[in-house]
Amino acid sequence: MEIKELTKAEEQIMQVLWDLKEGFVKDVIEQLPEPKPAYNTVSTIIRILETKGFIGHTAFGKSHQYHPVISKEEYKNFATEKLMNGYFENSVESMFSFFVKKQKIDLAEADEIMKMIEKLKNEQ
Amino acid sequence: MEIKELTKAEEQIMQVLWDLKEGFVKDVIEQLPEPKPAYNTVSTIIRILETKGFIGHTAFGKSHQYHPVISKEEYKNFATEKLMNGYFENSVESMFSFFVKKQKIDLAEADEIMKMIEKLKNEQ
DNA sequence: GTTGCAAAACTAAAATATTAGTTATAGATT
DNA sequence: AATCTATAACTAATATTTTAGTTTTGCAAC
Repeated sequence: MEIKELTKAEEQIMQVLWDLKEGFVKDVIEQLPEPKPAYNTVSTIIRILETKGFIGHTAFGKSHQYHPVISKEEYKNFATEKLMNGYFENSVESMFSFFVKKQKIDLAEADEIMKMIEKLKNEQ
Repeated sequence: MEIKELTKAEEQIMQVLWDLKEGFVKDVIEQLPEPKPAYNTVSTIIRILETKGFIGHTAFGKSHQYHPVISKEEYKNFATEKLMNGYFENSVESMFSFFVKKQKIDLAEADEIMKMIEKLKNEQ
């Protein structure tokens, strides 16, 4: 299935559901920041997400427990690709040079990344 | 000034303008893929981008040459932060490990990133 | 100066997204 | 079984975004 881009409201709800793994509408609302939207608002967005294939549900009597069908990993992939493609010429190196320039990497992190690179080089 | 998120159509036009550095409406249209939108469509989006502070213009007689006011760098910053925050717990390390897992990093690139990190460690 | 033309400004229609009221339904309570 | 309650489904109002037609404007050609 082709992943479609999430709108803002949709993405917010997916983030909650990815975090919860599964939940009823009320559980999702609980996680949302103030001012909380109306029950029906959340319910509607969830139903849209279901038709888009992002979410599925298990029926418990008449109430539904929802769960992600598209994993956070899959969407992360999609979103990352979009950013890489639009702003970093699809190059991981370019992205890293950006983080270095912006000083987003502290020493401990630099060490960990270094370890990963060394491991990577040994494997290949 | 606070950077606002670009809509899809807006972002597409900003990408063209970032690339061109400056241009008239017709120049922007030229860069857009088929099916090309109507002149007025592009002109309207550009005017919206101008009111949002993303674009400015220089008047040549009655026609306008448009140019970015918010640089690609600035918006890249914004977009990257959003992705990092939403999908990588704001950690460059987490993102790097993602790329490693997805095998998005080839050896030459790994070398370059390594160099950058070594330089970074020496500087700090 | 009048007419023609090309571009921006204005306006609005159409599409999409967001929000939430109203209704229907299934189980729970009495 | 009648009533109540919580929830999903349906519907619609509102807001936002996208698209483009119509009008205005300013220079250009005559």
